[in-house]
Amino acid sequence: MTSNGNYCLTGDDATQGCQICGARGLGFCSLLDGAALSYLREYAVAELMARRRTLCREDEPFDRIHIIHRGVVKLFKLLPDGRRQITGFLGPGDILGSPKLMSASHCSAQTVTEVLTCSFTAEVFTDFLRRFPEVAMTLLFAATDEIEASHDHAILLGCHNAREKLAALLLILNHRWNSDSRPPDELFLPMTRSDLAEYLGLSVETVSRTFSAFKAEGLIATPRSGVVTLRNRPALLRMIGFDDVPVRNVAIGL
Amino acid sequence: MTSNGNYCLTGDDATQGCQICGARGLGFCSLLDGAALSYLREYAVAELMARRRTLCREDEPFDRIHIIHRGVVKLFKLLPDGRRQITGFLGPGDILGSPKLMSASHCSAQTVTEVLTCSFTAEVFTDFLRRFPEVAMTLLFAATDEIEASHDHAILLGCHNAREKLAALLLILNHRWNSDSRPPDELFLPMTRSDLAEYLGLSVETVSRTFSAFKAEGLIATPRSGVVTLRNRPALLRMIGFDDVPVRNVAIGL
DNA sequence: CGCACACTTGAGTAATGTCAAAGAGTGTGG
DNA sequence: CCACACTCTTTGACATTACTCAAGTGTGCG
Repeated sequence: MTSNGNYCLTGDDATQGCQICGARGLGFCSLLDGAALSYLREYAVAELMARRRTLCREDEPFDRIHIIHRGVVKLFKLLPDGRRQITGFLGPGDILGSPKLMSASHCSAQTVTEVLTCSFTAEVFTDFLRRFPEVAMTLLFAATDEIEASHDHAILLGCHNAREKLAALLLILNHRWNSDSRPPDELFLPMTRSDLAEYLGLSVETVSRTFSAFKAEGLIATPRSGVVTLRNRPALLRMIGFDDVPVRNVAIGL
Repeated sequence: MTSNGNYCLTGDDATQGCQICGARGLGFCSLLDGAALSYLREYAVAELMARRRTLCREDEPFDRIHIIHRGVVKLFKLLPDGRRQITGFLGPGDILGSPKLMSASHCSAQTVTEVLTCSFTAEVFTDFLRRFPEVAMTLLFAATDEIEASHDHAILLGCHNAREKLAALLLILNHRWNSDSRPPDELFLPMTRSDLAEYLGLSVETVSRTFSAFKAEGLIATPRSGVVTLRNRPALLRMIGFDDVPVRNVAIGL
C-alpha cells in the first residue's frame, strides 16, 4: 500500500496483468499495436483505488495518465457556489489524463466504485509518444470521438426533458458497459441518484421520480441496488427518437 | 464563381491572400510554422459563401477542411422531431472539418454571416499530416481545447439559469471575437435570437426577455443590430461567478 | 441496534415554455 | 423611392415542467 492509500503493482506484476486484463481488448489498449503496448506495459503501474477517492482536482497539476481497467470514475466541474456539473463517466478502457501533458487538470475526477487502473507518469507518456508518433493520430481520433460524445451530451442537456434524459442515459450506459458476463438488457449503474442528476442537469428528486415512473410503466426494473434491467427497450428508444444508440470507442477524461 | 455558387480563388491568389489574411495570426494558422503554412497555402482555395448557406449536413460525407478567415458559422444537430441543438459557433481562425478525414460529418454547419474560408480537400490534408507529423500533436491539443470548451458548454446548459446563460455567452463571445478594430466592451453578435436560444437550451422568448431585462438594468446596450455593448462587465462576471472568462485558442467543428 | 446516508414521495412554488399578437427591421420588386 | 412581404423580435397571458422544501422510508455499516 502506498502513501496515498492505494495499492500499487509495479513492473513485472503489471506485465503479467496485461495478459489477463479486462481492458486489453477495450478502448485505448485495443487501439494500440503489440510493440506500443509492450513499451507502455514496461512502465505501467497498476493502482487500486477505493470508492469515493479523488484522483485529481480541477486546476491542480495532474501528471499521471490512467487507463481504467475496472470500475467507474466520474468527472465534474464545480461552480464557485457549489453547483456541480458531471461532464462524463469513465469505465473500462477509458483514459484519464490530458494529452496536453503536465498541465493543470480541467476537471475533477473521483472514483464512483472501487477502481483498478494502469497508470504512468506524464514523462513516460511523452517518451512513449515520441517513440510511437502514430499514436498521436490514435489519440486525435479518440479526442474527436470525445468531442462528438460531448455534443450528444449537449443535446441531452439542451433539448431533452427529464424522461428523455434518463432514457438516453440508461441506453447509452447499457451500450457502453455491456459485457458478456451480463444479460444484454441489464446495466451496471453504480452512481448515486445525485450523480445521475448532476450529469443530466436535473435535481435528485426529479431523477428519483422519473425512475419511479419508468418502473411503474414497466419500462425498467431495479432487481438490486446498482443494477437496472431494461424491460422495454423499444419504448425507451422511441422516447429519445432514434433507432439506435451512438457507438463509442474510448472516452477521455481531462 | 463555382458550380456551388461560391467564389473561389485558387493557387496564387490564395498565396497572396495569406500575407494579408486576417486569420494568419489567429487560431489554427497561428499554431503552424512557416514551412507547414507554405505547404498548405499551395493547395488552399479561398471560398466566399453567402449568409445561410449550408456547408455540410449531419451524417453526410464531407471531404473538405475549412479554415475560417472571416464571418461566423453555426454547428448544430437535429433531433428527428425537429428540435435543434447548436453545439458551437466558429469564427476567424477556427477549423471546420473532422481530423477523422473523409468520414461522415457529425453535425451540420451553416453560415450565419457571409463567410470567407481557406479550404482544401481531405486528401490534401492527409498528405499534409504525413509530411508534417508534428501537426498531429497541434491538432490533438486543439481537440483537447475543444473538449474543454464542450465541458464549459455543458455547465452552461446543465447548471445555469437563463440570465447566467446569456451573461456567460456574451462574455465568451466578447472575449473570443474581440479585435483591435472594435471597442473592448463591444461585441459582434450576428446570430438571431433563435440561434442563441438553440445554443443556450432556451426558448426564443426567454432569450428575448432576458435581453430586455439586461438592457433595462443597464448591463448591456444594443447600439445597432448585430452589436452589443457590455455596460457593466463586473456585474455580468459576478452573475456567472467567475473573475474571468476561459481562454481558448482554436475551435474545431466536426 | 442505531446512526448515516441515499432514496422516495408529497405539496407548493418559481422558472421557463407555449401560444398569440403586435411591432420593428430588412429586402424585393414594381 | 415606396409599398409590400417576409422574418425577426418583443411583449403579454397562461400552462407546464421541474425545483425547493420537507418529511418519511429504506439500506448498509460500524
